Amino acid sequence: MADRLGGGVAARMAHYLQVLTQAKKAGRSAITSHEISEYTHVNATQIRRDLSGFGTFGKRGVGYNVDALIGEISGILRTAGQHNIVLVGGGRLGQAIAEADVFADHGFSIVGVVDSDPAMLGQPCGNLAIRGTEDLPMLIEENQVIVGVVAVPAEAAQDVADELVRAGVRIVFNYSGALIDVPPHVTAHTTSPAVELLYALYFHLA
Amino acid sequence: MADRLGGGVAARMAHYLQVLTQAKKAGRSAITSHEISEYTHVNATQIRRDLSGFGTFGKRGVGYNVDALIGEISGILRTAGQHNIVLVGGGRLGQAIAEADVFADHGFSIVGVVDSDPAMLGQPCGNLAIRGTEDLPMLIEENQVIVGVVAVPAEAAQDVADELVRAGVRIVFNYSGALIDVPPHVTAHTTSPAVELLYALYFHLA
DNA sequence: TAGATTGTTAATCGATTAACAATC
DNA sequence: TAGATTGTTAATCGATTAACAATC
Repeated sequence: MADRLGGGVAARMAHYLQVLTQAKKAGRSAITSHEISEYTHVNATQIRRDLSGFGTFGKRGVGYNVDALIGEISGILRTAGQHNIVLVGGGRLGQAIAEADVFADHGFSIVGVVDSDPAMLGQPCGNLAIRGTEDLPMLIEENQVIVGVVAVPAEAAQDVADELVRAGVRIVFNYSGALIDVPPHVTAHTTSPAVELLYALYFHLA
Repeated sequence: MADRLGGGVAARMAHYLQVLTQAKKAGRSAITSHEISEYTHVNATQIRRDLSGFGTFGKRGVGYNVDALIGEISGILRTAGQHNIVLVGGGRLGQAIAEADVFADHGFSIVGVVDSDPAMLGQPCGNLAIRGTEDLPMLIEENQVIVGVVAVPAEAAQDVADELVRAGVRIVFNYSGALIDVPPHVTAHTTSPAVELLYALYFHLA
């Protein structure tokens, strides 16, 4: 039992967890390292190696029990349980995020949606009503939120990030595509689907 | 000039390109390896090393010219120019994707949006009108489309992927979160924001 | 000149892969 | 038993990092 995983292992573990969660939803009860490899593009030997470092979770000739492995990896990543997040931006992107299962599937619960546009106040987003940005500090403190999700246009992203940081979040998850700066004690992550598409395209063209 | 980049280098190059493109939009004309490192979480020495393998693009004491470096990396990745893509799913997620600059910024042009719901036919999505899925093969052939983007609910994702494969795409870019199977000559990529959030959370909690 | 940053080396560490025994 | 798949080893390759000369 390692004290702290290396960056590479942790990233791959999170990826395995996502695949297992989806496999479970699809009704699968067992899965092999080769199947996980197909979905993650991680070498199957590497997967078995990563897992066997923490215990013997598989059955030779059979594969891994999906439920059991979800439990093991959640434990290793210490991400089991509920994690509260706030969403900034109630437009189409925000609505799509609020309605997607992808966060809920991993125990991320959206406890508030805010928007700076007064016209959106009270409008529904997922199963919440949109609130003003002035509620952000309260939402974050009362619900012990450490993650803020930015779903606003690129021009507004830095301002929103600043507000989130002031209000106390430690992780800014940025869907806007814009580059944002945060202080050292905060981690910013910008999703960039185009990066992965460029990468896939390179190998197709080459 | 290497014939074919390794997977790691190609992924990082695509990431640098995304940062440079955003930096250019923000009005920056020069950037240092340390700044690129902040935004990509890739070690600054690694960045300089990756780039210097293809030429001397930087100016000591100054940094890299943003425009020039965009050109160099586009050339290395051979992704310069226009790439046509089709979008399946005209709901909120599809609309958010159609309106986002993130694909257009890298030369990806959406040439058609289709949806299986007859009620959505003719409705606007981005600056296109939604069409029926029966138009998919024609759209793909006429526009030499190699990438199909899946923005439908998880339950419908596999069917949509099958249709896209039959219609001739080579890369399926899947926003649904569901696991999808494609034949060996096709590459499937499933975006999974939750994976990156789990990863960020692990390092925050640990 | 002084300060900053690149380009490059060398040394270390982790990822990757093939191969195969263990075992379900 | 036969087939499949895990767990593990060993060997190779690429990533990472510190250090520093080159040079803007």
